[in-house]
Amino acid sequence: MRSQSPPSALRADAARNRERIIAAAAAVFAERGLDAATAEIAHRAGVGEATLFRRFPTKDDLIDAVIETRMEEVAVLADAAADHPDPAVALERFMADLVKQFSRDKGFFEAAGERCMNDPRFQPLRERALEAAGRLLRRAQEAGAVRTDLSPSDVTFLAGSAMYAMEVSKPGLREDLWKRYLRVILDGMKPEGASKLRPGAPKVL
Amino acid sequence: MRSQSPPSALRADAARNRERIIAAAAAVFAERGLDAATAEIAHRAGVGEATLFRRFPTKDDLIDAVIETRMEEVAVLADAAADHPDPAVALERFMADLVKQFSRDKGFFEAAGERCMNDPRFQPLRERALEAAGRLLRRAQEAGAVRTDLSPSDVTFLAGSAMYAMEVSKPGLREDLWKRYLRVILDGMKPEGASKLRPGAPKVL
DNA sequence: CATTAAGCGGAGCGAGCACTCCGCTACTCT
DNA sequence: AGAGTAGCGGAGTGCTCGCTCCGCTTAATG
Repeated sequence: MRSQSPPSALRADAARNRERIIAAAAAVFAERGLDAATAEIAHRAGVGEATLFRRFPTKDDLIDAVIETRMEEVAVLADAAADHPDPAVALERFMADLVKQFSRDKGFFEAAGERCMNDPRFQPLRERALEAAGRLLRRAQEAGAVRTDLSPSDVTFLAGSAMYAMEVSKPGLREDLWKRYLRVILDGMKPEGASKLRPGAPKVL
Repeated sequence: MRSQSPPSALRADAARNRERIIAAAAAVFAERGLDAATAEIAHRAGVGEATLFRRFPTKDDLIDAVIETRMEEVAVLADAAADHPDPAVALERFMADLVKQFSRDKGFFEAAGERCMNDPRFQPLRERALEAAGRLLRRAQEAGAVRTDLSPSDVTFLAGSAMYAMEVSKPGLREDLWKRYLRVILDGMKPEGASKLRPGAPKVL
């Protein structure tokens, strides 16, 4: 899967630890944000701090590695959603999956701007994600389900917008609030009128 | 304006410095986020660090003071927008002003969740802002310009959503990107169909 | 103008963090 | 199985940042 035998092959335990570190980092960054201490990540991964820094010389490198895996998921979600025969539903499912998957990830939210959007290191990932999203969008537009003045970037931005309410409201309270706002946004993406909204508005600002 | 003579009257220079500190903090938090060093704020305010901490015993207290002034602005914007005779335009103007005013404020964005939404200290401010937004919303709904299944909280959440793209994209690049997404969101808030979108999509993810 | 205390600034302190050093462990290869 | 090295953990290091201490300055008052 991920192995490259001849050049720089990691020892088996080292490779295992590397994956554990990434998984732990993803979890910790998601719930605590990017300021989370490397010590906590190492502890949660069950390794020493030195091991973490041997594999990722800098905290930044670790963050990059986590972001990379998360950005790959975007393209995967898009491709998965493309299976649906109805173009409108496919695009909707993609955006819903995106929001569901990332709306509780504080770290990804914090990294979105400076890193995901601008760092040239992620250019290929960006392109792959945008292409996949673009295919969904074009199909929906050709079916007349989505206004034609939207671009692939708009799809990801709008999905990000729908996440806003989740990032900002207390965890555990109204865990599906994003559905409400994604609904409004999807309505705004239609060429014509708006659709029904589920009742039950939140009580916070 | 702000003075309370008998109890705890600050000396004139101290009061002046207090305002300077808040202004500097607002600026620094806005561009650097809440992690900005207190030393930079003190320096930009032209005072020593001790002065800053004499007035605000904790960095948290300083943040609270800044947030408070920012939250008051929300209600002010809502009341100002209410002057417009057309209910739909009034609500639109409020949301546009809100996004314009806060979309480049990193600090407010970071504070939005934990502090603005949940801290009981801000309950009165929240209520005042929500009431003002609610008046605009109800008027627009009674005029048939906005779907009736939206609440005052939705208005602020949706305005926040429109800010997302700005917080996430590089400053200086497409400074009016928020207009694009606010347009989509406003269309989604209408009872019926969608309206025209200005051409020119961004090129980032 | 003299008195007085509120106010001031910057050096210093302690906590917490990213990152390193080094003696020990255990996987790999033959 | 034994040699040899990649890998390991946790104590240590230096730096940053929030916050304080204390001798000097200056606004307020009669």
